[in-house]
Amino acid sequence: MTALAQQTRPAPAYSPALSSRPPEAKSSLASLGSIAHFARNNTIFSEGDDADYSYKVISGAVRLSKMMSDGRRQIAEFALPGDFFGINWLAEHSMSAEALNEVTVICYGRGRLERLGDENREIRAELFSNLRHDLWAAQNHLVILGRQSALERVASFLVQLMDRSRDSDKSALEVPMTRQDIADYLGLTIETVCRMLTRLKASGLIDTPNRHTIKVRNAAALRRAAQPEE
Amino acid sequence: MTALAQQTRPAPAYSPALSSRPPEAKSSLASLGSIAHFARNNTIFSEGDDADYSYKVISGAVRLSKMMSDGRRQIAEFALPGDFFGINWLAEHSMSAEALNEVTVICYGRGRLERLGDENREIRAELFSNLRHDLWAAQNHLVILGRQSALERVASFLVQLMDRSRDSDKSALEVPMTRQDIADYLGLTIETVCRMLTRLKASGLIDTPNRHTIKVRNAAALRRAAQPEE
DNA sequence: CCGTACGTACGGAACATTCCCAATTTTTGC
DNA sequence: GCAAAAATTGGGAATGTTCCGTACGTACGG
Repeated sequence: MTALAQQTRPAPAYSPALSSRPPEAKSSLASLGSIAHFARNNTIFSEGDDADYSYKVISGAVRLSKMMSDGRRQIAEFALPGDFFGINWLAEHSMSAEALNEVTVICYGRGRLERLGDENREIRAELFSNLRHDLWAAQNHLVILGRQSALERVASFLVQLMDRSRDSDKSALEVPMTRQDIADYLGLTIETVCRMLTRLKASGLIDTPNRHTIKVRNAAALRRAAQPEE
Repeated sequence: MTALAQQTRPAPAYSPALSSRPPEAKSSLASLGSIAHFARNNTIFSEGDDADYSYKVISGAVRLSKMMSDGRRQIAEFALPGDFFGINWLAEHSMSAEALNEVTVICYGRGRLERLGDENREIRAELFSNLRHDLWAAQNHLVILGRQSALERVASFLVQLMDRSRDSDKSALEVPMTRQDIADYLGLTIETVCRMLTRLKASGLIDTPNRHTIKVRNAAALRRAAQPEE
């Protein structure tokens, strides 16, 4: 039993609140959607829901996960500001999306996006590129889950956060997810995640001033811990 | 050290041998490529190679894998007859592709496919759909690697083979890959794979008449072993 | 302001699964 | 038929899990 069942599923807080559209539709996805907000632990969509909307994160963070029938959970990805999610259109969403904290997203109607993709070469390329990126990320994730040790996994996770961070100071990582989320992302238990963080701290590679901040003290050594040279 | 370094890398046996093109180009990928053959353990392309071609398997099977610098290997997918591979175009291939046995493929030049995809809505949809399928498969794979036990993984693998089999008799599975390949696909060691197969055999769920054939005796129970009901 | 409750993080000890390191058997290729 | 490769089996070791208790911080109610 791995995941805590976060059954905080309030009345669907899903209120697209149509934004005013600018006069000229630019050939980028930036200005085509409507804004929505979600509170911490709210569900944006669930596995199996009709995939009527796709999303882009403006602020906050989202976890994308699959649940086994006995409650075991695997998180496939964390969507951070700037990331798209929910675009792998089969008829239904293949994963659940939940807000890790206060989240602001842009929602894009599916039919609309598909139509635009058909007409506009640039948007089409953008959609294709997003899908490709997700596949690329998933394949790297497979190596982590299949062939890395617990310490390597945690180090890899931190390196990923570091490389994705938009903050100018890449050494002070904001970690919006809980330890349980990290464990479910890395295929470990929460205890092991904590122990590996402790070990990295003891080795002087990181510091954990508080639960949602990790300070990287030695980025090079952290990368080495994630990907042994030979 | 998980993977055996299969350094059987002969002179690039890559000889596209242009096939005669039919007079009318049909709006499907079927007839747009050229035929190529590869012998067992030959490399079709390597991680980092320029992604000049994409492929479709006609006969035989191909493993798509990523290698860590210390030799650990993770197989992301096995391409069976009918499957495409090598279409996730970044500038370079993100994985290696090797023939598991005698393989016949159709190769598609990249530039050509891109051009066709731009012009032809149907081909574009086909490409998109393939990419989406790969992502879907990778996400399911994540759950197996992250959250399933060794027994569940092996059972899941067999169920996948069963569901993908084109043979009318889905109970006699052809298993073109070695035990090491299976281990590297499932994130296990070869020994563990053997033991789980032995256990499944002892439980009467399967039979292993020979190395490359597995007979499914109780498909329902096998599915249950792969995905516990509750 | 205090006490309580809850979510979360951390540490230790016992346990289990899976890995590692052989040795043995079976199959394959020449 | 023989050598080489692949698969299987066994036992000890280790990594990671499970179960336990504890500590910390925040939110809530009085």
